[in-house]
Amino acid sequence: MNTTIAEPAEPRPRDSDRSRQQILDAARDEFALHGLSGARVDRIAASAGVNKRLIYYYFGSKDDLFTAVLEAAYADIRTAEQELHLAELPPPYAIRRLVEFTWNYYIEHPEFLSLLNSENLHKARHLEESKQVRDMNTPLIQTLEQILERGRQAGIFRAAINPMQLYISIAALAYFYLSNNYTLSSIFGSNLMTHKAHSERLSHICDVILGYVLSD
Amino acid sequence: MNTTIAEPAEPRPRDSDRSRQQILDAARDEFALHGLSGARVDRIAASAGVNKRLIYYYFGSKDDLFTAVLEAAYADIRTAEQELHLAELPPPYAIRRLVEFTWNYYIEHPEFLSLLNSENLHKARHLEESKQVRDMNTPLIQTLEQILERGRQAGIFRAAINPMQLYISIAALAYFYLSNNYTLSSIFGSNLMTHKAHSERLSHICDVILGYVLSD
Amino acid sequence: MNTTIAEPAEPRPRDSDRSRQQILDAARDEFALHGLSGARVDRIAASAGVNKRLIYYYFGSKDDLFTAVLEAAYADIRTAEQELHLAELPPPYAIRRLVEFTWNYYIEHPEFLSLLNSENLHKARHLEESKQVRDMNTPLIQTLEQILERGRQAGIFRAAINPMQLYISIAALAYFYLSNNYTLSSIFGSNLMTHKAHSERLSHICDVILGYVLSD
Amino acid sequence: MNTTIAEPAEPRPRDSDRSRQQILDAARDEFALHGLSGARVDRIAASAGVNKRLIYYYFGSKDDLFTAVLEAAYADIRTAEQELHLAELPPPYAIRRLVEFTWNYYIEHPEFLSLLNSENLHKARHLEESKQVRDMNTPLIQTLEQILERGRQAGIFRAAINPMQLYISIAALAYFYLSNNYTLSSIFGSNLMTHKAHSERLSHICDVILGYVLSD
DNA sequence: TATGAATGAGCTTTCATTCAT
DNA sequence: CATGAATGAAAGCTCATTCAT
Repeated sequence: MNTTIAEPAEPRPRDSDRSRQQILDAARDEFALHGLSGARVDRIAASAGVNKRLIYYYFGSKDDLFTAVLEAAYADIRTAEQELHLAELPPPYAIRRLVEFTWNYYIEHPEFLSLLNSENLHKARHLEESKQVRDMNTPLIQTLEQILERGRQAGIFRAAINPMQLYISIAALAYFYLSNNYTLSSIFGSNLMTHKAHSERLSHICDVILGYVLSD
Repeated sequence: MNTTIAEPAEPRPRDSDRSRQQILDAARDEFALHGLSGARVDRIAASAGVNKRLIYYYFGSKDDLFTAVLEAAYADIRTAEQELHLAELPPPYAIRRLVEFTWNYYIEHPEFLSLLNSENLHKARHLEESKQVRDMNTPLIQTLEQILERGRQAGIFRAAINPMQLYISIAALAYFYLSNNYTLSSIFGSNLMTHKAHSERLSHICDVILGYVLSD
Repeated sequence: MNTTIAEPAEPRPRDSDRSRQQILDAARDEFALHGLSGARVDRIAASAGVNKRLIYYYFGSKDDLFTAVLEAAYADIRTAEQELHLAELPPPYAIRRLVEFTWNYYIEHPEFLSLLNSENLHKARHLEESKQVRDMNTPLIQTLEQILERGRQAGIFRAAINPMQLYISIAALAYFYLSNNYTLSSIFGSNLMTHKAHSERLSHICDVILGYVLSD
Repeated sequence: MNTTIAEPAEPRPRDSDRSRQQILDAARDEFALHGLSGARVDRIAASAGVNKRLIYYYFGSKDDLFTAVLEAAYADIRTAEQELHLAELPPPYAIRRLVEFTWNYYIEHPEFLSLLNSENLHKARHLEESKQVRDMNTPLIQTLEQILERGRQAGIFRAAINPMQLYISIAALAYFYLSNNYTLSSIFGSNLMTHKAHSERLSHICDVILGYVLSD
């Protein structure tokens, strides 16, 4: 899980901002580790180093805190995605880069996967009430659509690929392996989290996605 | 969620068996709906129509009950898989049949997906202690390996496909879409659970998997 | 704790008697180990090797079972005391023998001390309702009274010794040391339950009691 | 049982201290009355006039609360003992004073006896984990040793008296009579708790102890 | 005589949340 | 902006006891 690094631009942020951020960081880790119901406000307060009451002062309730954590998590990945500048790459490279980015981001941010699982258990109840997140997500699909169109026109991509389906598949192939690695490891009796296993999986995913996207 | 059907052979099963099964069914639904931490033993007892004490009499603890539910869930899907008789089909049909079965099973058993998510949140703690489940899972990979080998020898399948990776990918493409449908629907602003969306997704998955498996 | 030995006179006691006795033995140990409130009917049934329901069949309730255990315990010690034949001994030997018997009986029957403690915690509620026990206890004081009188007439015993006070003191000096040995050992930082410590304590008790009883 | 008296110096102590003390007082009485297993946290909360949750907030668990009660009880009696200034008295007076103090303290603090019984039932489990209590108890034995030595040098005390044995005996003669008074009363058919019975017992104890300690 | 199934009541403990300052 | 004290509600779990056979 990433730990927040003090931004260099603003040398000493106001204490209130620091407390707020520490709560958010602690909450993200706690929610990721135990789920929404399993998370304990006490533990969040303790590991954030603040009084429990302060959590309510800033965030109102456990559920609202979860919403805030979720919004921050989405903001992070969407920001990172936009910095890929996929639109400027040749289509096959763009696809491969998106695959690799997705894989690596999920590996580096296991808490993101866990938070999404929790949110789905709760039927996206928190997301539904947050407009902030809704607006963040469209640009990616548009970018992907343009890439697919360019690839098709160049005669190297298969026709009629649905960008949303492709995006979901790219995410799925990485997400499921990583999110379900405990049960899969247990069932198949092999550790899926070694470096070697990771690199094999990434190869496989690239093969699958590019095998689908590229025309014969 | 499936509800247990009274076996026709034995018209009135011994009460203890019925109580046990009613608890298991109610627990499965409760755990699927609320996760392990969010599940309430009181609610399980109420919806099973038994005294709460009986749950502890039969299963010992909430965690042990979860383990029992998980074991039953795995037994169900593995049994269903074996009834596909994949080994007797021509390789491409076998793959397609496995894809379709997986997709349909997940659709008909959303509780299975949810239970697995919960178990992964808890790092497969319950599965690790259950040998029963471990032994169930190897045959499938062996069957898949034989299918891939036959396809390769017939010159229609790509060489060097790892059966475990393939199985995980087949599961992933279905699982992620269905398990994360709430957040995905929310983000993309479109309902992923309509009949039409389902049939489009299944088509897409078949395209992806067969596009990968078939040699050019 | 003593375990019941099958009486040789009656080679095969009826099963019902055996079950009854096994429950009593198990209950005695359980009550001694955990007190009345801490004792578990389940554990008694398990260690008696009988169905829990049988305990209620024979004894009616946990409290009635405790009463039965208590009655048996008193019957045992009173029987043993009467076999000392103190009345036939020279007074000083009689006193010493009673002291030694008391000490040894308490050492061999720690459960007796524990049961008495429990009964006192409950203000002798069970004893009060059992006439059986009341009648058992008078003969001892009468015997003691005669011994003291004989000793006084022989000019070797102090005058005006109250037999009940003496009996209580003999019991006290042994009982307290053994019953409270855990706290005493903890407080004084020395193990009071070694053979050496036991023999020192017995010497001390004899010195105290005989120092009191004997005239200067 | 003693009830805590509000200190006059600090007219309104901080609420937290008062709540803590009220819980301790209520717990002491409840544990003394019902033992550890028989004690009910609900009753403690009710009679302390605080919310049940607060007990766990301050003491963590029922067992830890029992430990705290025990520590306070030992602290009380050891403090009282030290205020006797036995070392400054002529040896025979010192012994008599210790006997009388012990007797009176046990009479005024029946809960102390009951708590010790409970702790012994649990094999001094709580005491073992509390170093606080361990350190309190040595000074008394040392004081007693000096008194015995002074008496011996003055030619009025018996030689070679073990101070720990003597202390245990003094305690035993009082403790057993009072702690077991219910069963003794029931068995002997006479009320041991009247004023007259008390004063007779104290006389007897003094006779026994001084009869032992004084040289002929 | 014996038992497996079942339970109502109540246990200790936990939790998110609020009060008072 | 911050906090120690306090709580109502409910959680998981336990217990002596009874039911049905």
